[in-house]
Amino acid sequence: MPPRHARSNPLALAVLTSLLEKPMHPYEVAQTLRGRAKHESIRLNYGSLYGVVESLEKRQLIRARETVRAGRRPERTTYEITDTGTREMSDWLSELVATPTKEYLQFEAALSLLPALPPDEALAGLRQRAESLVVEIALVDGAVTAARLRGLPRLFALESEYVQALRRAELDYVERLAKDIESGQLTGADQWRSWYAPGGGRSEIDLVATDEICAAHPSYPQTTTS
Amino acid sequence: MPPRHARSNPLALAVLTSLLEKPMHPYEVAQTLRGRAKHESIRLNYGSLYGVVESLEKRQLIRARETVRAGRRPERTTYEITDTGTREMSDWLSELVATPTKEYLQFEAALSLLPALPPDEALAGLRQRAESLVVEIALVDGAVTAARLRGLPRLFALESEYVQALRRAELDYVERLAKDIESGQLTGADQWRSWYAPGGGRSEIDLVATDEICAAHPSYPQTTTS
DNA sequence: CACCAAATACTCCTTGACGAGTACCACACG
DNA sequence: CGTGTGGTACTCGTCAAGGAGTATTTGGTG
Repeated sequence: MPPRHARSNPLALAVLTSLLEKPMHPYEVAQTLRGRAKHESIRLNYGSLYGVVESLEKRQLIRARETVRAGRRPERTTYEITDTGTREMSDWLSELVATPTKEYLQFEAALSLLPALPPDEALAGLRQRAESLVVEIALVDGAVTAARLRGLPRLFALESEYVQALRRAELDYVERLAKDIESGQLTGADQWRSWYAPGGGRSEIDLVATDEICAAHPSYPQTTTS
Repeated sequence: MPPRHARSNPLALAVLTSLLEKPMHPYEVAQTLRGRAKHESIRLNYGSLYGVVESLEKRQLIRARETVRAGRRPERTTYEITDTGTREMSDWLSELVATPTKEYLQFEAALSLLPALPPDEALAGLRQRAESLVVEIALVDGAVTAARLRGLPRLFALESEYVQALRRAELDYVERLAKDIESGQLTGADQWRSWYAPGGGRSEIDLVATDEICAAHPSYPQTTTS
């Protein structure tokens, strides 16, 4: 019965997989991860790292091996993974792959508050986002094909592929939405414009009226409650 | 110069937009947000709420209006938004709409560590994920169209539309990836299988060799450094 | 050879998120 | 008329994340 919140920080999982290769001291783990560009997909900073390692040791998933003092440098403690640790990492990673989890995205929040912005500003923002997305997609595409040409097997670029797929979908959605707002296709856009029309004081009733209806929103299965 | 980390918690933005409608006390804000299902897109719990409100007051974006004690209940402090607050919320929301930010997704982390799992387990996990995604997409689609039939304008369901678009893209990607692993299309899958082949002790050299190459990964513009 | 920048290998401390708990009241139910 | 359940309106304590700092060593440059 490992406390469930123990599976919250992916950095811990990354540490486990690193130690699976060979015993290392925390800083070396960080170097390895950075060297393989894992910090692009997993939040990594020294502040958290040592805390995570400590917690893994407390949970017996890793074990201190030796504490060496090379020269007069601060001492380095080398850790190795335990059998329990190997099993935990396998379980955890499997779960991470197999079950989708609810993520709270910044842009999702933005969209849910969009009516708080005048339609024109919203539209301008969406256009700007679309442009930025185009640039980003092109950049990453370039970097990925460059890496492939250098001989990096596709197996090690899956994260980038995935994120690219999501970005493309987002770009698609943003463009469609912008078009729909502009052309008046968007149901509700008429009231929206009226709130911000000169003289048209925002009648709060419109918003309040939607309260009950919104309550019927998706209440899809929480993955956190599993 | 508002400290940049002040723009980290979207709940604060949600509070600002709520107070734009009318002055409220924190608990009422929470009720409003829950009533409109914002908690599906914005992390909301009472523990954080009061901290956020306090910080907003300290930054002069909202101001305490009155502290009423109805009956012998705990006192309720009503807050209203200030002019600075209105401007800040407009700025913040615009920025959120206009500029994509790097998100650290669980599944992204999983994919980046995928080689730590035997290919068969990885494949099984991906298949299971695909199934879950199909179910989730169907559920939310149902809920959204139901809400639409009840008269909810599309303007208030944009978040769901967006998340659905992302989920569809993810499903697409997962299915393609599963197929490619199975059919051996995936470059690197051969070494991958060999690491886990019976007797084939994991030669660490393969992994280490990719280190340098991986370093050439996307170093696309950090949105945090802007 | 003096000096400065960068790398090494961490530690510390401040925010801030979150869950659990609390005290009070209203209303229904037997 | 007691009791219990659910809503109201918060408070508190814990724990983790993350940035900034620190002390030492290595390597390069004028």
